[in-house]
Amino acid sequence: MARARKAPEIRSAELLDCAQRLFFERGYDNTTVEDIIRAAGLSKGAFYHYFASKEALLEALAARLARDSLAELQPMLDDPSLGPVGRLNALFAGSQRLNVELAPQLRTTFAVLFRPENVVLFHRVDLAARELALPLIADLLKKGSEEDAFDVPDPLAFADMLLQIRLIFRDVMHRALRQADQGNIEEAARLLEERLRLYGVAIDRLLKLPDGTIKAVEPGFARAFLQAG
Amino acid sequence: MARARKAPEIRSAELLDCAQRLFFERGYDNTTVEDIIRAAGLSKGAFYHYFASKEALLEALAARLARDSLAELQPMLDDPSLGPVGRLNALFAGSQRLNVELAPQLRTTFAVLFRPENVVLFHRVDLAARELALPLIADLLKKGSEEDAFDVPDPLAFADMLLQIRLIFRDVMHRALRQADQGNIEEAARLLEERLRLYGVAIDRLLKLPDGTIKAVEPGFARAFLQAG
DNA sequence: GGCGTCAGACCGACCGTCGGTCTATAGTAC
DNA sequence: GTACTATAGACCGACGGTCGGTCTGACGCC
Repeated sequence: MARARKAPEIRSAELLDCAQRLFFERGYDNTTVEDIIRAAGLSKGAFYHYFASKEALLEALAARLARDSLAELQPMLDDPSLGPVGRLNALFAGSQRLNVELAPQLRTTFAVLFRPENVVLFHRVDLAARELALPLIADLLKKGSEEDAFDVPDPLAFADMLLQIRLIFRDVMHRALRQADQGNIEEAARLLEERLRLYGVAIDRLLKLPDGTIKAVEPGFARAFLQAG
Repeated sequence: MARARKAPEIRSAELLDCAQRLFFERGYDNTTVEDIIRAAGLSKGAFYHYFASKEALLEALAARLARDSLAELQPMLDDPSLGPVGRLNALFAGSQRLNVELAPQLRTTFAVLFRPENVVLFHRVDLAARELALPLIADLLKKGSEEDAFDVPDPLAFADMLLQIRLIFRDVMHRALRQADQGNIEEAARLLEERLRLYGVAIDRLLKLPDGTIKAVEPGFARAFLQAG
């Protein structure tokens, strides 16, 4: 086989790219190391030159994903023209915009990622995202509490709980996607949007804001996401 | 090898018993089918006669665990002398009592179950518990809302979120157990108990009750749990 | 004799290892 | 500047070991 040397960063990025595509198409367990190196045009030896194990590759991939997606939302957290409540709302608005933009790709990714047999993959990605997001959200809550924009007894613990609650959407989104696949987009959109709205209400209540202050969805988002592309 | 025939229910229960012990000692992935049948004194053939796969065994085990532990808490949910808030508090009190009673065994189980590499095992058990508990909690919230004991816009969705938030204790408990193992019981108990208290506050707020209404911990529980036995 | 129950040899998929090859670059001699 | 050598480290692919799962068939109870 023709040997093609490349810079290490390029190679490992290529391996991560291939792994990401395959993991999100078939899941972690259903992707073999053999599959990944075939896609990347490399050998077993090269693979284990870059990653200590298949698991280590997953960890690196999760970290990269978390870093990249958080970078997209960082601007909303830093926007000086917004107060704490405004930042939270901007965060949700930004994440909806991203979701709609990438809807076709995200839908297939989610459909795999949220399948029960892919817990390991899901959990790794969530863990990495959580580690990065937790201090940022905690800081937001702390600032907001100091400015009396809302009321939280313990910013870190409450940030932890907010991030935890969002995981109900693993199941909710999975159900919505299945329903949409069966042609029942209206029903699926209704379910997803209502649950997002209630998530907003939950946050309102946890922060002692009036119901409806935090808008986790704009009307029409779920429908746009489910049928975009 | 001497053949010993037994009633199917006995046999499958034996397999579940052995699997449970082994899974909770070493984790799911680190327990082989070989290990289980050796412990049960059975053959591969017998194992696959009772369970279609190792995964199916895990599912059955999770269902049995969920059923058993929910049965312990059922009385609190049915107690007619209590109002909705009282039932929630009784639920927490009952689960604390159980935790302290079984503390030594639960500690080692939790230590394994909550390790990151055992997500699959954890997730199965949680899923089974959740499926059984969700309708019961939703019903409790619905009743309580109808009686104006508290205020929830959507009992099912809110029950879902309450059950989701409790999963922060996978991580919190894991950290507390590690700390306690390193001799720092005081610090561990403080962390665990404070987080439980804040969980109670979170529920208060979600149900629009005054902070402190729901008592997810009695003072001293964490310490009792961490050093019992 | 037939069916439920069980034994254990066997299979194949995969992860990870290991000895070794090949190429780019640095250093050195001239 | 050129040629030659030495070193690093990117890369190869056959092989080993583990483990979930299958298959053939036997044993015992109705």
